[in-house]
Amino acid sequence: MDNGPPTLGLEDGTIDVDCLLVEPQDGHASMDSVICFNEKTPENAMDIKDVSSSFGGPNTAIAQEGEDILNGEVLDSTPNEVEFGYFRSHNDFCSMGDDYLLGVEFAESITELDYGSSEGLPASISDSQLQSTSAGSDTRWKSSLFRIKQVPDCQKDQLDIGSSKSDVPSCNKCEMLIEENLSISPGSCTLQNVGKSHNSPSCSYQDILSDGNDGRHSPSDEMFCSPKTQKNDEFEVTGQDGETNIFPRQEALTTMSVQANCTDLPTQKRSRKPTQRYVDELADPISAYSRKRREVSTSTLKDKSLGVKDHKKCHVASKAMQLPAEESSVIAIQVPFGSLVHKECPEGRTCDLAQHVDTRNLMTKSKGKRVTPDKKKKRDEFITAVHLKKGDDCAASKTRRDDQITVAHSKKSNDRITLPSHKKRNDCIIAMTPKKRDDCLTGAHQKKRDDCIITESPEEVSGRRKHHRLWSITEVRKLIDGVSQYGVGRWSRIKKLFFSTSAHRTSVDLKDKWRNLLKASGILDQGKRQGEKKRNMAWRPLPKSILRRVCELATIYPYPKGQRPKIDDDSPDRTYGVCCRWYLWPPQDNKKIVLRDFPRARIVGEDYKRSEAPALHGIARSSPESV
DNA sequence: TTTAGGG
DNA sequence: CCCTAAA
Repeated sequence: MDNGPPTLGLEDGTIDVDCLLVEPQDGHASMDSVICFNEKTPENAMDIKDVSSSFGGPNTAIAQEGEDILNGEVLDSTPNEVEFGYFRSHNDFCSMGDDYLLGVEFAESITELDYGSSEGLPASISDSQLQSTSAGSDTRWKSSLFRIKQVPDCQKDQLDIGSSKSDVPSCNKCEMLIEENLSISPGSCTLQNVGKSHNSPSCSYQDILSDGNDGRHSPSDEMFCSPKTQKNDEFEVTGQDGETNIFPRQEALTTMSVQANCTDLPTQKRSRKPTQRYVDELADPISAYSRKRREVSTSTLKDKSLGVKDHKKCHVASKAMQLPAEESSVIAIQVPFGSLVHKECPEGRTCDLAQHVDTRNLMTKSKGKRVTPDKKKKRDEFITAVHLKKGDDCAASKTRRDDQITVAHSKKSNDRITLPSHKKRNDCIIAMTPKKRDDCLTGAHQKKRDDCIITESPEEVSGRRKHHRLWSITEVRKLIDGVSQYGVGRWSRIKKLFFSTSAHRTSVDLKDKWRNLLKASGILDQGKRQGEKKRNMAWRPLPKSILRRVCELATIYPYPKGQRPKIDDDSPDRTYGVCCRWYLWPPQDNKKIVLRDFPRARIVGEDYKRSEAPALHGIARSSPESV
């Protein structure tokens, strides 16, 4: 963790923020600037947002090492970013207020905010300071919390606000409320953000308070005394601490605005949660996961900022970005964050989890290339370990399929998500133009492919559970070309030459496909008769030209080797050309013979040797097939 | 490892 | 597509 990220460009706002961080007292004044900043440079806020998205992990770090955070050592991001983040949080808040608080007399409050700002904002600032400098015993901070505590109703409202804007309007906030918002809301937002993932958006502050209130710690002051409260405090601080935490918060806010509509505002208080756990989560790579999702969720709002993201997690983020906002958002809302991390994934595995997440995304998007047994096994393990647990049903046997993973995942998400991801998974390629896909398949890295394949459409994916990947016309053509060039049986070579970029097509696949083509062409009669053929016809959407070529090639290279292509006048392709059973090679008149004109022509004769029929070969191969 | 063939 | 036997 060094300061890597390039400077975002300091703006006045940033400076102000800086001031805020350093000088709580000035925070009051800065507040205005912050607000102004928001208005002035909304775009900046967006950018920052993105940056912030990559801060999941650091948050925890902050909680634990305030100093480091200040220095930005713990964070991947540069101090600048941190500052921005801090700034941004306020900025967000302000924007939030603008959005819906205004309706609730927020404007007034703002003006009146003097009190609030001087109290609440500074309080938050002091928090950060406190945290950063040393854990604190900052009276101000305490007082702030205490004060808040005194207004439980307001808290509730605040929570509502945090959870969703829609609710806000209903709340008659008072100055106090606003104040709380300033000082606390950010924290709760953060929590909420996390909580959202868990289904219960509203946790955070309320929880904290509840901890204190629920008996044991009636005196607010005690909250800070007891270890538990301490945690809370820390947590709160974490949330409050503008620096990294703000980002998630920001996200939460943004996301909330977007997603609030989706979930019915879980205003309900969320059951108490071990704060420590939360902290751990933040610390965990998992946070990356959640963060990723958040990013995704917010991706709709901010598309451009990817570049600013933390480089380290960039790959994850990018992948996440690729996920349809819809899906991700849903997941983000519904997937229980806590359970995800801790129940299913022991801490030791967090890293794995992160990777898994990646994998998952990867798999989700890549139509999995054929996996070797080992790979399969790996996948299974992964699934089982990470996601499957809750997906009782899905787990089991052939879990290696992507969808299953997804299913499991969904399951965790309280079964609410009906596999949106499912849809975009495999087979979606079809939606892509073959060309594009091919281009994308620059072989080697599946990842690259994944990147390319983002705009898949759900069509026909519905029923598919397997690894099936439909053969595109392009692929079929390639296969035909390959066969025409190398003949049947040399699938490996064909694969190498014609499908080198299609990692998912194995030589076996080619062979199978060829077999299918033969069947489709009626060349390979599988011992079935009329009825069967008709059926075949039904499932054969292949272009006639392709069928023709298949017939030609089948003629040239009988597929089961040593077995003559069956000539059946009833076969569908008889309409494609003259039924010429016998053709003498070489043509007497030197006329160029296009074999496809004689789909079922048999080349016979003592003098015929395949090696001697280059012309034929060439014809077959270069025949201008227009599909 | 590839091919062939059955499931 | 998957799996497996055979080469």
